[in-house]
Amino acid sequence: MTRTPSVKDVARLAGVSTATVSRALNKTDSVSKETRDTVLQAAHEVGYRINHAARSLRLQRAGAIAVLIPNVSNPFFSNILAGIESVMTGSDMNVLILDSKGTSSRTDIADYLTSQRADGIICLDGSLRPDSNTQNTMLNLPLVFGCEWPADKGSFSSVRSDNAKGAALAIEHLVSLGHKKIACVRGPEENVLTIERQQSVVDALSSYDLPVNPAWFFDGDFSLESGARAAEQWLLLDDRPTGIFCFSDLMAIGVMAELIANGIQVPDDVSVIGFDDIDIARHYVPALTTIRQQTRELGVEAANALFDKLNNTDADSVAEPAVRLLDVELIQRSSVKAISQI
Amino acid sequence: MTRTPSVKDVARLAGVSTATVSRALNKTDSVSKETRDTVLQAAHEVGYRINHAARSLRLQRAGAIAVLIPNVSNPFFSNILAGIESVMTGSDMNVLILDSKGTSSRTDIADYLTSQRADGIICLDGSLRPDSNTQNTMLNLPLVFGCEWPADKGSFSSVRSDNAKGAALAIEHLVSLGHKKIACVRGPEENVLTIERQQSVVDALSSYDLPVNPAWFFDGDFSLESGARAAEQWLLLDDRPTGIFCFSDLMAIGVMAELIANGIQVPDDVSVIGFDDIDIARHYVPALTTIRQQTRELGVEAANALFDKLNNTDADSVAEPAVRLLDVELIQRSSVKAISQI
DNA sequence: CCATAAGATGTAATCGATTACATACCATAC
DNA sequence: GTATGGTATGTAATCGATTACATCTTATGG
Repeated sequence: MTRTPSVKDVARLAGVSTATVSRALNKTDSVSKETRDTVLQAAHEVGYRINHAARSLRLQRAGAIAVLIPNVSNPFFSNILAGIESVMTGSDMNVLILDSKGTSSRTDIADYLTSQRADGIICLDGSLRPDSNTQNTMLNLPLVFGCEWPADKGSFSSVRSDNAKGAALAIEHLVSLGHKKIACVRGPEENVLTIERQQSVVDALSSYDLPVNPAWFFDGDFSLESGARAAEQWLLLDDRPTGIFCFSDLMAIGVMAELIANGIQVPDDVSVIGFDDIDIARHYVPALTTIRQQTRELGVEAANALFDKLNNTDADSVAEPAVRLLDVELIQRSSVKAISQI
Repeated sequence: MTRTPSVKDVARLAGVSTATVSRALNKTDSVSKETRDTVLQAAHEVGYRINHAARSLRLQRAGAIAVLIPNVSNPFFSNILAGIESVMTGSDMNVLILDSKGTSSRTDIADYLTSQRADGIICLDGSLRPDSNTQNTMLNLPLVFGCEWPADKGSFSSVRSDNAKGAALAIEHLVSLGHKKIACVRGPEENVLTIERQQSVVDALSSYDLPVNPAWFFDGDFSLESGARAAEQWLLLDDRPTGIFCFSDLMAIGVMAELIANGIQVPDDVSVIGFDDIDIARHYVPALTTIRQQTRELGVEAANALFDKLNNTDADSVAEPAVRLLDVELIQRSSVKAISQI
């Protein structure tokens, strides 16, 4: 089996120099139409494929972006990923998926990224901030946060849903239907989505002069299982909230499943509202009322934002980190019901 | 901002040649312990990071594997992906995700892969076979199929679930509970999983002398929506099967949702059984009886198989394509019920 | 004390594509 | 006819890591 043909082979066949081959293939410089055709023909004949290692080395760019993702197997993130992919397909950029929660430590990730393997980063994990070791690393590469973002430090470009609005919509919906005792199933305590949504919940409840009862805030981790555990806690309460707002659809489904298994009717006995609008939400019984996020668009917008950064050279590398807020909307289905006016 | 330090910088600081630096860092060749320590120290001081483009160029290997995946946002595939990732993390191999159903044609994918960007391929899309244009391409690179595989041509290494056993288990389960009229919701007609499972269903039904009624085989595409559409067709039947075996959990859930919405009780009026055992299966109401696949292991095994191929040099490149079958098991929950003996 | 081997390290070529600079050619203007 | 400029193309350096080969040092046996 022969070696993969290189520009040299093409040059030989076309009877030109390698410089001309490169120019003809890259369409940038001046090459006569005749020569270009000859070169293209020759390239086709020998089955030329560019060697990206050589190109990257010479051009000092990796030709790839890295996506730091907390969990590939979570459909929520993989939808964002699909959005990113769709933007990158057709460009000559690779997409490298890195599991930010994997065994490798943050330092490993930093090492990895500085090895000229990526020209930019999309980070879907807000808990990964450019601190101590990783600071320069992350900052040396164009960086866009998607979905989550580092809450406590610095400012970075990010693309995110309007979480505050989403939480407010959920509470308003419950309140408008007469609910006065409202519980929450949150995400992890330090998670930025948890923080933002919870704040919005508290604000909304207060604005309606409704109680903010700490016992009605259940901890979760966005997963089905944690929803089920939250439901168990709800079952133990003497004074049970009539509405439960879950910070993810999966938790909402976990809640409903556990409640139904314990003979509680949704929405007759308790109303449940979710966040995300994943596919299954409308196919659950009862169909889940929820706050829709534009998941795929999160990926698309993040990828576009990173592209912009990559194409704009130096002047603005110090410039404004832009935050792009994507709208959310209330999707009314069957898991929420008005409180009967007794 | 200065350039990323290279071996030269390390060599200068350590007072040795670049050759020695390379040897010290790669631990392969003989370097005195003293020198090695000096080099490592120097590398640390200047913040040396290897340049992978240069290394790939010199070593003639990309340092990456490509995963061809039909749909990143499908949790089934992303679980496999997570398995692959877990194997690759810690190795110095990148994982490139390519959407085989994206806008790019097969030829584009072939072009992509021949550009020295990947040293091997894991293909999760059985419909992508090494034909005409892509044949040499795919064959020139070590290739392992995961989950799906090309049904009609040649033979390749693959890792897959025991689909025949799974389908047989499902039918046996329904039959053992007295079901005699059994329907199927299939995947796409040409899909290899559809073909294998359907064959097994037909065999099982025949072995029990049960009818194989073409009108009871509904077409689907493994999605929630297609399950709902299949349920609509079931509703139109005069002679309704009492058991429905769906080739994916998502379709099973789509079926149940649509049936329940039309006042049909599951499992009282009809039993439903799925395939995959995705997370939500046990949290649906009723909890879904299903055939469990070891999704994550599919990824792990495929990655290991590819690794083996990459590490074994030439002799066996012509050698035996191995098929690894992963076991499946019946998970009994609440969506299946015995036929009452009237 | 010398020959030889083993071990440590340096020199320089190499991988393939790109591009600054040099060169060659041709046309136009004087 | 010659100077000038533009266009097309070639030559060779470059990116950074690796490694065959050369060189040098040291130790050991005779």
